[in-house]
Amino acid sequence: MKMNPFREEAIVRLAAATGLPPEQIDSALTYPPTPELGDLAFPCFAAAKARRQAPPAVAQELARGEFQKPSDRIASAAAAGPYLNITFHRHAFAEWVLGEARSAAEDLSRSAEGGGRVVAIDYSSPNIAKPFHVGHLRSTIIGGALYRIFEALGYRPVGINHLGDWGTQFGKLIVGFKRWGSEADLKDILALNRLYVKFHDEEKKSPQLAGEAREWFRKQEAGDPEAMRLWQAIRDTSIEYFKRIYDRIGARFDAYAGESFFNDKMEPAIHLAEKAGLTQVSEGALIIDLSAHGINTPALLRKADGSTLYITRDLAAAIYRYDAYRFDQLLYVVGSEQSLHFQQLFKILELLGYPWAKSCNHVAFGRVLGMSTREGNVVYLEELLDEARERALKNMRENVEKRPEVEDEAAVAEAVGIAAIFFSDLSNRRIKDYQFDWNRAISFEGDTGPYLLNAHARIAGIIRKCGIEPARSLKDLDCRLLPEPEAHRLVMQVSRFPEALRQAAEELEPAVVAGYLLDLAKGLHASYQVLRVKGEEEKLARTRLELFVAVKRILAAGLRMLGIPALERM
RNA sequence: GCACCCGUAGCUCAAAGGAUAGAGUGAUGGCCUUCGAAGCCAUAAGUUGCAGGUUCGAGUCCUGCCGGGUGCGCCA
Repeated sequence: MKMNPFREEAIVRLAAATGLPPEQIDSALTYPPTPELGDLAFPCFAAAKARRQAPPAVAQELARGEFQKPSDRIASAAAAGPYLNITFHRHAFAEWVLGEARSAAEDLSRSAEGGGRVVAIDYSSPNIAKPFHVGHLRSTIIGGALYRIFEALGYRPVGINHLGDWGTQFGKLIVGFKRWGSEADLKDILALNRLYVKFHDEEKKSPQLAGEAREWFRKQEAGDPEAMRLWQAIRDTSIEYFKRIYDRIGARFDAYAGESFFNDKMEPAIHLAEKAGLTQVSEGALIIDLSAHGINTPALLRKADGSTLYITRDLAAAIYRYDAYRFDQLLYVVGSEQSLHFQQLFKILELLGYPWAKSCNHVAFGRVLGMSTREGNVVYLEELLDEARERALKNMRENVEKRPEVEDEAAVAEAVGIAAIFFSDLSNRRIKDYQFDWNRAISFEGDTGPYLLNAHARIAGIIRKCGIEPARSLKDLDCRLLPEPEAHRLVMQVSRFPEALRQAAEELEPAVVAGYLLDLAKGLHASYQVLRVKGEEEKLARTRLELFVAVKRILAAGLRMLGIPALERM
């Protein structure tokens, strides 16, 4: 969708009249609290300061001067205290919006503003051999949403799944396998999980197990054949399991470069740090002291036993990623509890002299609280999705007389369940701890994913049943037939889609898109009793239908970005 | 103890430093012979944790408290 020419004209005229730079006016423009006041609002405080006048006087002057000139786009402007409220010729505006929505049917949101710049996004990145639970889901869906938002804005995103497939946890699993496991367990993700849990239980009683695990990981890093064989088997089993989950929730990645991929790249990275004079040996370990930079915890590059750590691999990975992708931004979608780790990492990159260090960003998100079964265990993702699907199915069957149109009941239930889970997560600003509640996460009423699906399916129903063919071209429409406040509200909301995407990308916050879609769906739900299509005069019916079609396209595009497929019937 | 994050309606959350702080949920009361009621409309609910400060203007920025979360050398 192109830049709004109505807004553009307002900016040009305000710039001419006030002498302020257009960019400043663009960023100052807001919206009036109610649509009756107008379609754009210009707060006159900055202009007043520049001219040493009172803001209301400036607003008056603009309304009586510059905005008296006739225009095809701007109908009027009125001073309201320190604000200048600008009202469009609404039929012309509607015509422009519907035309945009129509001509850009393949992808409404497609924009050139990203200019093909690369945004590398590290997300999901589960730890192999640990169960995939709801905490991993947050990274997966936030990262996936950012990926698609950047893509829509014309950036070139690269999705990287930095699998946790190297580290001491393999030592733990190998010890568990050696002591309590069988060969068959290597092929069974649940059995591997049990071994991992058992190791931790036993470790409390027998602390020497931790040392054994470290020793196995040391052997693994040294290339010990037995350790490598077991590592390979466990890794294969885990990846197969992850792919099944990703398939179910529609997660995709461009690269699966796990931590093990950087085995041969860690020593060069360590050498760089040594050459730069950053490192020192402390208690037998190789560290970087960052206390001069306000970080009181030193970063450990190498343990006393010679094996490497998480940050060593992340350091090598960042350097590799810049070489491979020449990214404009590198994003890490990882829980906020790791913020110290990323502070250290980014500071080290900066100290190594990489100018792109400042382009690295930790997209932190809060913890998932209250997430456990009756037995007090964490809930695995698959259980969660199954439960959501079952609740959706139950709901559908209870109201079967109201939903006679659903053909594939099971598929719809799955989609509704996923919409509920995804949206309840994505609708919160990511930094907040996420208070998980079964009833809320799987709720289908109010501000939920299914509410959005319902708006989409409702429009699909109108299109199917209204009895008229959609307009072939804009000539079949007459936007003067859309005088209702409900219609204007929808037109305004549709026009603001690109704005929502831009803000979401800027703040790295998919919740902005989620909130936007809720507004749009509310506007739709509040309008369709008033804006009837069926049985109306043909031109009126076509014009209203066209508006609904535009809303439907935006809902589908926005939902898709959040990882939620839209439904025609539900 | 130090560092980072969070305190907004009973609950879960919104609000680029800008107009009368808004939604959902729960509560109460209405709306299905008319394109789908997973919907709509209405009512009730607030000292934005506390105290200062900056600003024409602060829920938003700064300082100090209070409360909660997370992290703090050989896990990831």
